[in-house]
Amino acid sequence: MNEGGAAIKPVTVYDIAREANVSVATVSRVINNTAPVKKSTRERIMELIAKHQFQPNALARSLYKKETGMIGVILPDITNPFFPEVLAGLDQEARSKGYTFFLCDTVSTNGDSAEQYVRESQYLSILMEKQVDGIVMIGGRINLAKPSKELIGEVVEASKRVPLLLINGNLPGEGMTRVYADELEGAELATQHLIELGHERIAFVGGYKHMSNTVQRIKGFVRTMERSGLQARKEWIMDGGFSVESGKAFMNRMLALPERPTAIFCANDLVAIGVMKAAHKAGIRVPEELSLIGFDDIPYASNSIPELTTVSLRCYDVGRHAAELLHQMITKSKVSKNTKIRPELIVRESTARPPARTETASESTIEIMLKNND
Amino acid sequence: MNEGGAAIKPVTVYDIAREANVSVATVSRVINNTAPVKKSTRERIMELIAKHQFQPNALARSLYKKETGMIGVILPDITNPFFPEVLAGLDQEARSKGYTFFLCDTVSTNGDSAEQYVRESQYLSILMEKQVDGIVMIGGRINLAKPSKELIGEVVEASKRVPLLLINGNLPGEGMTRVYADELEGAELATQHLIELGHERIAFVGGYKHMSNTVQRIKGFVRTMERSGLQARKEWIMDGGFSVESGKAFMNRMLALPERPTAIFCANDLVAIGVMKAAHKAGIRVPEELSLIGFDDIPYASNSIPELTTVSLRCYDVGRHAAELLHQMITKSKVSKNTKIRPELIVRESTARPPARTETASESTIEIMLKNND
DNA sequence: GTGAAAGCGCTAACAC
DNA sequence: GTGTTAGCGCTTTCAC
Repeated sequence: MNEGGAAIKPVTVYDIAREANVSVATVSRVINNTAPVKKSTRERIMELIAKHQFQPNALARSLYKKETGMIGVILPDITNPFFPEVLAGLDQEARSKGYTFFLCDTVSTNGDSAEQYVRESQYLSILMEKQVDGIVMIGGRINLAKPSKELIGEVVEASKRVPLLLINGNLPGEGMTRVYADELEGAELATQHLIELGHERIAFVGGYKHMSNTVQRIKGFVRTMERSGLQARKEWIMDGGFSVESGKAFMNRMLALPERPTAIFCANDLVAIGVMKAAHKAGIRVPEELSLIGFDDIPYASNSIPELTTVSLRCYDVGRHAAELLHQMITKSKVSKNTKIRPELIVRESTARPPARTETASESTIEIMLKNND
Repeated sequence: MNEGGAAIKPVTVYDIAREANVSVATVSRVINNTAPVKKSTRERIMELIAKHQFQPNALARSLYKKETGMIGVILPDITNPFFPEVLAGLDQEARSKGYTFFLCDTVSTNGDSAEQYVRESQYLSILMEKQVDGIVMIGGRINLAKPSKELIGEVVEASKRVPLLLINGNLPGEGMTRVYADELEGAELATQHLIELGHERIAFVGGYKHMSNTVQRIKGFVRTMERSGLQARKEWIMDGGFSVESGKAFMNRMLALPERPTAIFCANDLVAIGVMKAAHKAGIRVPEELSLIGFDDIPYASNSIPELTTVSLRCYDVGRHAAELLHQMITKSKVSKNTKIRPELIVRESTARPPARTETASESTIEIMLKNND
């Protein structure tokens, strides 16, 4: 019964022109307001347009004008709350300039990151074929600490053909235009906060050491610790994921250790939530017995109990700046290659002074922890 | 220094053809594998394509072929975790069929829903002008219990021109194709669960009564209560939002009531989280003193402490089915107009048997509640 | 197996 | 003010 598709045959400028007894040029002129047209004919044409609900074919227009008003966004996983936030910023700013977005999610069905990179490559091609005015990449290969030559090459090549902007990542030495949150400063902020609270035994968990953001965060952590004469212990620096699940795993690994930290700096909020859950399960109270600080300030960070202290990467602002910059690139104005956004410490409820340290108390705590750790 | 834009002048089939000493037709043939070409010339052409990194202009191709491989998705707010989930499903299925997505976020900067509808209209036009192969709408006007004639008309009109699919909403009487989660059954599932746990005093909070999803959920709630001989009290049915903030407000209103329920059915998970936070602040333990059930099963539902019992609307599946269906509409096959997805009860930790009811205990609880409620 | 040419729907010189 | 026409880059008959 239902034919699904559209039935109406499309109206073109020619149809309008014919019916109005003018040439297509005149129709085009009134559509685009690109030259004066006699009032009476203009009105006649307007009426026809309304009558037929004429909508100019943007494909044809773009083909001629060589601009599409489309921007492609390549990201790793729209399901990760981090990305919608930057998308929202991007959108808000770009929308006002008349752009629409291609959403290119490179999430791999099997969790294989190689697959993710081939998808990035595919989307890069597709976007260029579709003649987008610009591309923004976020996450994925541009976050690799040591991206391969091929992975780099593709992006560099693309950036020669279309304005391309990197968010929160980099291809070192390639001079790409990028806007990014200062990971290093963020990590320092977080670590400093814990130190000021009186913590000395601090762990860092989460992320992947092969990713530059993790490297940066760890670097900021270690540096700040040392600056305060504190030691960043090897066995208290764990990587292996950005997810809630990995957070739980980290905490459970922590519980098995002979000694435990009084505070944990988590590579992102998702990990922090996982840690919090595992801690809760083990009967460890946050923040009384264990302080937790996250990273990113995703919307959910303020929804947990206790609410998560974290470092805001100001994704929304990053997104807005990115859109602004990309627009400049598209309109061929000079742009500054590096736009750094300063992160912000958001103190909520998951951090507090460390518990008073009596040897017996500490030991009994460990005992309890071990018992609860299934 | 940086010119931002692309510098390379684009290569066309003509360039390739000239250099290969063939006609553009032949080039086109090897690109699309649309007719046999002598092996030697094919190889020559392939080499040239690789050498120049030639990428066919999809605009031109689409202009001729009248298909773009683009699908537009109009949604209210990408920042709401509900939507990325259905997007992911949509994407996974559509990607395999070669579609790419336009993301059209209609979020209004000032929270004005009239503005949101304007944006929906704009996007509807833009998408049609850009010649998308199909459009899916989710949220916004299609969730209105009583949408205006104009609001309806635009969508119906659009659906005559391009395959258009509604997710989790409807324009009653217009015979639109849609895929949706069964709100009614979901609400029944939730209510039934609470009743089976032994609850008799159950509240429903959240949503907007002018939205059909809320109407459905309340209907399912009331119906199930009555079916069990229980009363759905007027003062325990509150609407006014789908956000965490509104959830807090609901709980605080609840605390001010002379009598309180032992369980609350929240219109969605975000509201449930808000309720949980306010309850926690008031010193009410979930689920020991108050059972909470959410709706949607957003990713965060399993991250709260306690983890949220909820009803999964199976967004991901909804998204997948939607993509499947839209593809059928695009390829002109007959499609069933209504695809209903059955929701699923997800029992986690926020629901339990109601507290033993002794008059004194109940009263002292209320006293505490009032004290803590700032 | 290959080429010539028309045409997708629009815009913008360039004439008048 | 308005019309004619040449593209934009591609695909596809229809000849050969």
